[in-house]
Amino acid sequence: MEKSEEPGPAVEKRRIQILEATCTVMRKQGIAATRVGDVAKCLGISTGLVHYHFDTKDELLAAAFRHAAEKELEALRLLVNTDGTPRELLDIVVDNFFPASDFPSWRLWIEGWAVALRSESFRRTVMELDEAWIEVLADTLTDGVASGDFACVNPRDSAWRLACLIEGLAIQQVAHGGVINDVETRRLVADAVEAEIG
Amino acid sequence: MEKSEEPGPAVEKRRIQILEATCTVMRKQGIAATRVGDVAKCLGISTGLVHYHFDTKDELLAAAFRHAAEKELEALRLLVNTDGTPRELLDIVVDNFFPASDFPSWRLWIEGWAVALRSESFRRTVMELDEAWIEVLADTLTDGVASGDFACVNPRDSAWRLACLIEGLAIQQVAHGGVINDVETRRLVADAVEAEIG
DNA sequence: TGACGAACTGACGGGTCAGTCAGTCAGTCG
DNA sequence: CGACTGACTGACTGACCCGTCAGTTCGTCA
Repeated sequence: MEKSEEPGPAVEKRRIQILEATCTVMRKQGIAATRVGDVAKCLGISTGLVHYHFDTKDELLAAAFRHAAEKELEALRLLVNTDGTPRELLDIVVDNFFPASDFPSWRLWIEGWAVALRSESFRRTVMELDEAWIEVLADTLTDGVASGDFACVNPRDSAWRLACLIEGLAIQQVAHGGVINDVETRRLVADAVEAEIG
Repeated sequence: MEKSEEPGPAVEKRRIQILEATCTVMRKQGIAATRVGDVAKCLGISTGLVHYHFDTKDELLAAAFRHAAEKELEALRLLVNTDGTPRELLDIVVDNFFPASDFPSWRLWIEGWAVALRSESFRRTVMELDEAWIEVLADTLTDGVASGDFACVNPRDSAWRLACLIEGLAIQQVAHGGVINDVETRRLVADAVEAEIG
């Protein structure tokens, strides 16, 4: 017997509750150190109930990670869906993905990339979502080129370079604990942006 | 009683043997999934012996990671310590840290960054070694500027940007499994290098 | 009202694994 | 030779934690 039909709103609500609790625990303890028991305790429910909604721990972690990532992507898209000059929109995107902001939960992402090395479901999620936000950046640049504000030779290339630069800097700053400081990071990114948009 | 004096050459040899076996296992299974028993089996020794040389598993993993990273850094420094035009040296550095090459074991590094979020000893190691190789890149650029081959406004900034770009691309390629392909990556890096050295 | 099933509990089995410890063995020194 | 030490073994333990399952509660529908 497979799960039959649509899940019903109560079940879906509970699922999401569990997913968000899992995110909370993952952020605090790290993905690897997240126990099913911790998630249950966080909600004041039994571990059995967690397993009632999610067959395995791996499935739970992957679903929770995807849930968190999709929410953040949605928030970014909303933010960009406003009026503004290409330059303003670009600044919004870059600012929000800046290491110092913890909008994209960099700590979670760094762990996610590591888990993705061994887990197929994480790999897919990380890949899809990572590319999606690069796409947002690419669209912003492309629009700016179309309107004549930017002078990228190749907006998609520029987007990939900027995105990867920011990711790399995020690692230096988040994982290493601020060797390179916030001001320096900002300058590095700002210079790169100027160089890319000409 | 503390460990007295120098360890003696036999002990040191065994320590290194264990460290390298640990690296082997870490590369194959991942840092998180490395068991003391696996390391012991890899050498055909007892788990007790591993603990005889390393008090805790964490200590073992951190030491093994540092061992591996230091060896790779040493190899890079040797490679750069040859004669050649600044341009040739720069190409050597960039090529060797290229995602497709597995000279810096990117998979290991990606996991290392994640572990560094929670482990102080990993954090220090990752920070030191990561900065050391950026330093190699920075020195190469600085030399090129001094000789008039390169025209970086600020060689250190350029080094950080290039290093972070390469790290970010490595993640996209290694963790995601080659969405962006090797040719594209090479072009992105090459263009960035040209832009930086003017 | 009573039957039924979905949501939920909490105790438990079973497997894994880090670290311990008593004891072996080979080499060395006096 | 005999005492001693340092390297090493392998069995064991104690803790942890995932996933299961028998049983409880409660809302709903006939």
